[in-house]
Amino acid sequence: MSKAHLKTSRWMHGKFKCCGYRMTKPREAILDVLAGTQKHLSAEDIYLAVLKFYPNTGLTTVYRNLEMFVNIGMIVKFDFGEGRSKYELADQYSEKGHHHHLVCKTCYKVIDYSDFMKDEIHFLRSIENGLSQKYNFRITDHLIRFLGICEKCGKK
Amino acid sequence: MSKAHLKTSRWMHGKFKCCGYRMTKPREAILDVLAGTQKHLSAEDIYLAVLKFYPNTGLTTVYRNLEMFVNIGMIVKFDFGEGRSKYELADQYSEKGHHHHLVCKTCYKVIDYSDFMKDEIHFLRSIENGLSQKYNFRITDHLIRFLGICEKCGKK
DNA sequence: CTCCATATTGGTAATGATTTCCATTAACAA
DNA sequence: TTGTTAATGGAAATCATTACCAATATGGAG
Repeated sequence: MSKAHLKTSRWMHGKFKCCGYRMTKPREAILDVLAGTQKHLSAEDIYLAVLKFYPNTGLTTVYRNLEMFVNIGMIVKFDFGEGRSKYELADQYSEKGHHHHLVCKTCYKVIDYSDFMKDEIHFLRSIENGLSQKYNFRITDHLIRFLGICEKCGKK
Repeated sequence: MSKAHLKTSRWMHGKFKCCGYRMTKPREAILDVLAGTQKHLSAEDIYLAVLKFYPNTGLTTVYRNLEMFVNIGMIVKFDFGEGRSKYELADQYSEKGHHHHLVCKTCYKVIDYSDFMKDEIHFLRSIENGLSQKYNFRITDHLIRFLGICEKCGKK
């Protein structure tokens, strides 16, 4: 966590200054929490983790900042179907790098994978061009996800 | 709508009998509503449309049946990030057939596309095999979606 | 065709995640 | 150090979705 902290602080300054945002303890803590885990955390998970550093943090503040981080592209928000969103550091700020998810429809377990990225690049290139022209749409992101039954749920 | 209705009724009987479900007016109406549109409807959209046929239908009933239809695979539930789910007839029951979505991050407009399905099949085949073996996961579905800014939002 | 067991319904009240409001506090440029 | 203004946090409000439960309707058995 401490290493993540140092790394985090570094980009924060740069990224924040140019966006006109201020650096605050809750913001720093939110990024630290996300940088210090491989898991997919909900807003409340993050709130509880942040509380350990800054005991007066409000849940509202966590939601507000998550939204802001998502807007400036530092955090990505996911919905895996559980009824609450999960958050991850964006690829370029994360040790994970570019990856996708394998989601169990039964228990909502999420497995990150980064296999087949070569095939993906090849697959996406032509499609993105084709679609953005045909539909007059500026594509900025893609979501590729596989759904099914995880090992544990498959045995029941 | 009437044509859709006839078509709907036909599969309902078969599908329902073998699952042990009963055929009811709300169920028929929900399928009819979805068969009669190309749009992505929310539970409330469907509820309001169903009310026109069966004025006493309850919103609870709509939610309950949507869940059931999703479970037996006749309807697919999507979350495009608006804060409420959208529903579509499953590919095999819909005139649309297999398709994916292009979603505007700003206004949540959704464009269906079914281009590049050949490339997709080729892309998915190896990946699904690889992932399911490596992660011991039975893949039943995939989600491919492109995100960005639609034409209208791009001009602002 | 009628009856019965039980699946299904629909209204209301709960739930739970996320937002709104607003008075107080803290960042940071000058 | 100070002033401007972004940011905070607590409580209350929203809003989609669920849980409950008494009343009703479906479809097979007789």
